Amino acid sequence: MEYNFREVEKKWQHYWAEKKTFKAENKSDKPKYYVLDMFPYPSGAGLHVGHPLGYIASDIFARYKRLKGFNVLHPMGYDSFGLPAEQYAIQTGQHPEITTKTNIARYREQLDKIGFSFDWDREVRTSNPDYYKWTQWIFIQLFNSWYNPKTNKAENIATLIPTLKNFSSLSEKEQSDLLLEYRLAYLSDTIVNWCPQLGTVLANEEVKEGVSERGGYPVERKLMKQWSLRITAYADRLLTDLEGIDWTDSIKEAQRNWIGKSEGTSLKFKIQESDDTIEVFTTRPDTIFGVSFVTLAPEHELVEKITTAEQKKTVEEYVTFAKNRSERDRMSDVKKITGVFTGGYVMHPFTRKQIPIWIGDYVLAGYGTGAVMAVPGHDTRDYAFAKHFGLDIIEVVAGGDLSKESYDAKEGKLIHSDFLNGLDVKDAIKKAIAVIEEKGLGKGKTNFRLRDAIFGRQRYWGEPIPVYYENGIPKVLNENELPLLLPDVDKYLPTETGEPPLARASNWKYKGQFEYEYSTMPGWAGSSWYFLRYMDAHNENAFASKEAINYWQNVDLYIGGAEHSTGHLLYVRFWTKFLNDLGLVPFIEPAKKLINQGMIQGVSEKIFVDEHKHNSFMIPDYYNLPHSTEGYRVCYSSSFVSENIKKENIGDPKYVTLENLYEINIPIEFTDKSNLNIDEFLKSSQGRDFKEHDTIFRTDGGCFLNGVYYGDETKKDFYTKPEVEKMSKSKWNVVTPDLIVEQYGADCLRLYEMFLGPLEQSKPWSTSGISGVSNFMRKMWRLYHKEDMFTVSMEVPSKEELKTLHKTIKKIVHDIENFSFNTSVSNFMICVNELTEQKCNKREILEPLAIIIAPYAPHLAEELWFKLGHAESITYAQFPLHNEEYLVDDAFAYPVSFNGKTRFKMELPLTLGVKEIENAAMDSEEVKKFLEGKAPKKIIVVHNKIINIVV
RNA sequence: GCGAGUAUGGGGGAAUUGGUAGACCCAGCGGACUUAAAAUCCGCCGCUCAAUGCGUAUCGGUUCGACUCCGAUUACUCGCACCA
Repeated sequence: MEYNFREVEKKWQHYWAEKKTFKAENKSDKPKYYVLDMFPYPSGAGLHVGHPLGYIASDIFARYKRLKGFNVLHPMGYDSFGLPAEQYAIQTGQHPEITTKTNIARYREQLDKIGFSFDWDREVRTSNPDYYKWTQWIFIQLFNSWYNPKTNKAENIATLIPTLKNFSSLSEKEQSDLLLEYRLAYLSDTIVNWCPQLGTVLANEEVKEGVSERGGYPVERKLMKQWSLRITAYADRLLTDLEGIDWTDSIKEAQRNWIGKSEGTSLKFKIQESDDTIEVFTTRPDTIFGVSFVTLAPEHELVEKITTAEQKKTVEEYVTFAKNRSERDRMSDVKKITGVFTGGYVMHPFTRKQIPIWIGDYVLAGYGTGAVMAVPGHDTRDYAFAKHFGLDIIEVVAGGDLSKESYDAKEGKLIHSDFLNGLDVKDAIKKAIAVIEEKGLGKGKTNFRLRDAIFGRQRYWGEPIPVYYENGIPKVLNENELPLLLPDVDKYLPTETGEPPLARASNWKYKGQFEYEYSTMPGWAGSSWYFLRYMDAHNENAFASKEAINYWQNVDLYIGGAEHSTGHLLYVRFWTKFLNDLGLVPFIEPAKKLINQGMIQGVSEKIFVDEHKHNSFMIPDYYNLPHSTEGYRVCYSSSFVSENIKKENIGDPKYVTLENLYEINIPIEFTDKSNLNIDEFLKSSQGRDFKEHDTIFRTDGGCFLNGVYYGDETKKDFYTKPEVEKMSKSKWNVVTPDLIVEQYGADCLRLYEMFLGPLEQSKPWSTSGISGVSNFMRKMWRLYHKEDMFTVSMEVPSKEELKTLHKTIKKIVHDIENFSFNTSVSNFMICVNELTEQKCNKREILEPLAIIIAPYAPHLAEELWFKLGHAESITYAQFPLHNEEYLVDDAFAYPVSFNGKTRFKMELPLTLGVKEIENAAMDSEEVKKFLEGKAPKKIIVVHNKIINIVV
């Protein structure tokens, strides 16, 4: 009886669902283990084979931990608020909730087919009111908190008020405005990334290269009143706590860069003929005597004030120009230097010389103070600006050649610098800070690149922010009024006056009279705390009970894609620290260990198309085709264009240069090993575009026209060109897990995805190798069967059989614990090959084998377990321990090498000592032969490893 | 520009962390069984001028011994990018 995966897999999936095999208990004597996958966004495209890669790895680990006696929490849910469903709603008018539900149902169906051991009773969806109620609740806690720099943690805003002078004498509005400057969730005028096409603001990490991450639309800078979260208060802790967690270096490094800590000093420059000062931030206070101008960001608040009458027009024009430039434009011509002189001057704090004030958009308004002291001699950007506008360049650190470029290195002795002369840069920095502080000109300061997170989105499909406005004062709802439900609207678009879609909701007012906040929360709000909700998913009185949180603690193993390194992973760490400050969770980090699975790319198949119909006139003559007055569109087999045209082929109508062509992707199902099935392709919706009557398909030996082939029958194949790209619907290169499960089964998919290579590495998907895994599974099945009958013997296993089993157990444990899943699949193959060779069908071997493979191929393992006579699922069996005794050899085949090059092997008993081995080697005929009578210089013997003879 | 990562046969990849390079799988080649095919089984499979030759992106170093450690270089991938 061959292994029938269809029947077996269906049977056990039903069994698991019915018996709730993977239900995790919140109370248990067992040690706990929390395995979490990153939240999927249920997109309309469904899962492709790349998505389950991480889920399979985490599932193997979860199942392994159960077999090792742990109480395992392994949940799954959906990050179901977000832009794509809303964009779809705008196009179709369908409520995003419906789209979302449909998509989730499809995801669930796909996930269920793969045999994951999720505890589905704990499923969460961020767009469900009983979930987002608690997202709103956390927002309220953020609003009610401030960051106390003395205790270095968040506290209730009530502890702040006594420290504020004259607070009680302020008006209610003034009090509110003042407190907003401290609250961790606050409303302020901020320069935001505004995306007109999406009609919303975006957070910094949602903008890539000046365009929106989703959709790729241009982004502008705009001043807007916005809700933000004060993540910057946690910058230092987010940085230092990275040291305590087992995350990959690349993620940690990305977070460090994103936080961007830099230590320096603030320094005030007095503006001439004014009481105002310009404050700058610098990391190089040692170069203070090299300052030859000061540059302000175009948005700087003092710009208007210091601009002289003569310069007013120029400055205004420049500021307008700078503001209207999109981020993309600004970034794409970084090399283009722009700026204007304001006409104003500041006074140098030490030399008292007058220093011109310029405006330049190389200075960022959001970083530091939005103003820099320009030291062109020792800063590349200042140097470029000074060169461009003919400003002074002063050398204050010896060692460079300032006629060519600035000297930025922090090495060398100070010159032309008064009290700093002769000092090394490092000492000069210390001394400069000391003097600056002493004179009250500024003080040592740490700056972070990290900005506060913009929290409002002018969109519909997100959590409503639980705020209403009373006389222009923002107030949060009472906790017992949550959730604030997302109201229905007639259209998912902004109002005519440009207000967000929520402003369309009719009669949507707090207590019937006060306006609610119309923006909603960003996509990352719900995902910033979801790992906590899984612990106690149905709790109506708290986001999770104290007991549940204390039992499960933080995530032990978190698996997900690297694309979340600076977004989600930073926010979830921030919220965890905040909740920890409030005493709501007993840990400071959400996940102890994090693994990023690599991306699985798709292999696209491309054809080359020539739309210039006049180019095709020569071809009909060449192959005696019917003529067309208009000419033909021509599609070329890849062999014509993959190489450069050889000299002898120039002028031959068979050959074309790439310049005249464009490439299109062909749905991969119409190709077989890059060989296009033209008939099938033309029948498809995409191919119908290539109407037969005006398209020629050029093969190596001729061409197809109207389904008729002209030319050399032996060279009829039309080849497409394979290319590795991101797997995506639009590239027609998607392979779904459903297809693989249908053809080979879920266990085979699981094993094969792991077998592809190291989990963390990116690799292109290729279905071709899957037959090897499929064969392996059948071979394993046959171990337990004789002439189609399930047969295992009670005989005592041989020494070899025990060695094979125990060697495998040892390796599998090592591999799983090091997340080296690809090598464990190889080891299973080796094990089954050896047992087959040994004709082993002994229960004492085959029973443990079923257990150790259960995490990888759970359906197969369950079925074998059942046939072995067990009534209960294999899930909670006991993972076997390996016994070293069975692994001990009594002899070892020593490789004998000369000068490090292995020549032959010599089998010697392991009981021999180093000296005895050396003697045995020297006595051997073969060694003598290689030595050719010469005496060896040295012999190195490493016990159980190698013999190396130096000649 | 800065940072991180990767580089091993025709392909995916392995190598117990300095000790037999290429495990395992795919593809390929040859054979057995079969009327035939599928399935299954057996053998070969880094390169070459065939030897005590060469070979882990390239060049150099340390070592009895280097895919592994050190220095430099190249290519590709991914982040970040005027952060003062």
